[in-house]
Amino acid sequence: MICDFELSDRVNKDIGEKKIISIVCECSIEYSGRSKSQIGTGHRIILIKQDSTLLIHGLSGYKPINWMSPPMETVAEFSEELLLYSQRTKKPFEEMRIRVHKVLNYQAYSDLRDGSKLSVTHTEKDLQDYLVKNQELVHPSFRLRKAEYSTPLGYFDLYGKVGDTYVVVELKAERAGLPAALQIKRYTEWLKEHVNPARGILVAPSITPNAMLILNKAGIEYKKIDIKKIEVKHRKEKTLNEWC
Amino acid sequence: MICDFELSDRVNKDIGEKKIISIVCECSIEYSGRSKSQIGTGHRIILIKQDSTLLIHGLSGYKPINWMSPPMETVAEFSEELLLYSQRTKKPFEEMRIRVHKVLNYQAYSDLRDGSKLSVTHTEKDLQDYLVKNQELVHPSFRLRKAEYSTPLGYFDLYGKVGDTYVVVELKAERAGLPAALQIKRYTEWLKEHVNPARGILVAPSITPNAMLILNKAGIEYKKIDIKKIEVKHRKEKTLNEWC
DNA sequence: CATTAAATATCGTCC
DNA sequence: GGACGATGTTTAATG
Repeated sequence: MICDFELSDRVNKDIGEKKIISIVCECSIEYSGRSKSQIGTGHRIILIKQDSTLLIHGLSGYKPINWMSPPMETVAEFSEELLLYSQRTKKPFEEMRIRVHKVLNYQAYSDLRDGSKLSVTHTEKDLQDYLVKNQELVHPSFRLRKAEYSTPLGYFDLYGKVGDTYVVVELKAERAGLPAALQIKRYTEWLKEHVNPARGILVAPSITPNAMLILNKAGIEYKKIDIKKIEVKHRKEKTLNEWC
Repeated sequence: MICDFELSDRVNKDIGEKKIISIVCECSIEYSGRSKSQIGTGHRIILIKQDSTLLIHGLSGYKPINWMSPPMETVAEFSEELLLYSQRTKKPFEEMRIRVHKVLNYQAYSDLRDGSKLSVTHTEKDLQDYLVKNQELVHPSFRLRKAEYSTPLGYFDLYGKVGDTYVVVELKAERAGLPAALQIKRYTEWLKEHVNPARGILVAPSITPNAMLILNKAGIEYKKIDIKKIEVKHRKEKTLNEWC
C-alpha cells in the first residue's frame, strides 16, 4: 500500500479539476521524448501546475530531474504508477512513467490565484535604454543614429558615429565571451565593407581573455560598463537631487 | 496571523536541520543580485532543498518566478517576512525578501534520500559516439582522425579525411540554427588556412533556412542525421539479431 | 508560425 | 577555478 487512496485515479481527478498538485514520494522515473532518461528509486517532489506543467524535483539543485511542458494528459493504468503523456498532437510526443513506491505527502489546491507579473531590471535592455540617454558613456563623442539598427547580419544594439567614423556597438549585461567577441567582429567587418571609416565597440562589465584576444586582433574597442553599478550611481544621483 | 507559528523562526530552524521545506502561501517578492526583480501578491509554492537551493514557483510554467543558488542563509527579522541571503562571500551577493501574507500549507521533511543518478541518452555526445563507430554515415569514405580535436578556435566535434581532403564535422542533436552554421563556417575557414584541400560538414536532424543559406554560400555540406531515429534503428537491429 | 536571441539561465567538462 | 558549450534548455520578442 503506497498510500490510503488510489493514487492514479486521484491525480487524474485533480488534474481534471485544474488543481495544483504536490506529491512528496519515493519513486523511480522513465522518460522518453526529446531525449530518453531513467533514474532509480529515491525521494522526490512532484509538482503539477494549473497549466499542466509537470516538475519532478530532487533533493538538491535548480533543475528538475524530469519535467513535461503542457499540454499534458494522464492515463490511470495502475494505482502505483503515474503514466503521463504529452498530447498526441505535440511534437515530439513525450511519455513519462513514474513508479511510486511510497507517498509521504499528497496535497491538491483548487483556489490558488496569482494576478501579478514579474518585473525584472538590470538586463541588457536596461543597459541599452540607459546608453541611449547617456551616449557619452559609450565614447565621449559618440552620437547615436539608431538603436536596434537592422542589417542582413542581424540588429546592431547601437549604431552611430564618433566624429566621421561609423560605429557599431554590441552590448552585454554580463561578462562577454567568445560568441560576443565574434559577433561584434562580424558586425564591424560588415560595416567596414559598406561605410568608411568604421569601427566596433563591445560594451560589457567584463570580458574573457580569449574574447579580448579576438578584439585586439580585430582592432575592436572594449568599453567596460556595468549596468548594475551605473543604475546604482543613477539612483544615488537621483537621491542627491532630491536631497538638494 | 499568517499561520499558527512563527514562520521566520520555523524556517530558520528547519534549514538549520537540513530539512526540505515546502510552503504554499500568498506572498510578494523582491530580489536583488545578478539582476533585480519584484512581483506583487499572489499564491506561490516555495521549496527549500537540502543543499539550500531556493525555488519559488508560480501557478504555471517551467521556470520558477524567483530562485537562489546555494550557499544560502536566512535572517529571522519579522515573522511574516522571509529574508534570504546568499553567503557574504558569494559573488554577486544576492538578497531575497519574501513578504508572506498567508500560509496555506507548511511541510518540512528530514529523512528524504536519493542515491540514484539520472541517466540521459539521445544527446549530442551519443551522436558523436555513434558516428565514431559508424564513420561511413558522415560520408561514405570518411575516415576519422580524432574526435574532440583541439584548435585555437575550440574543439572540432569530428576531424578526419575524405580521400585527400581534410574534413571538420560539426554535430547537432537538435535543429541547426545560425550559431551552428557560423561555427562550422569559422572552423572550415580556419582549416583551409592550415591544410589543403579542406572542407566542412554540418551534421544535424534539420536546419533553419538562414543557416542553410550560410552553408551554401560557404560551400559547406549539410548531412541530415537524427540520433533519435538512428538509435531506434540500432535498437531494432539489435532486437532482430536477438530474434534470429 | 518560425526564427532568433536573452536568461538572475544551469550544468558538466576540460584545461 | 575559469572558460566554454550543451541543454529534453525555457521564454520572450519579432517578422
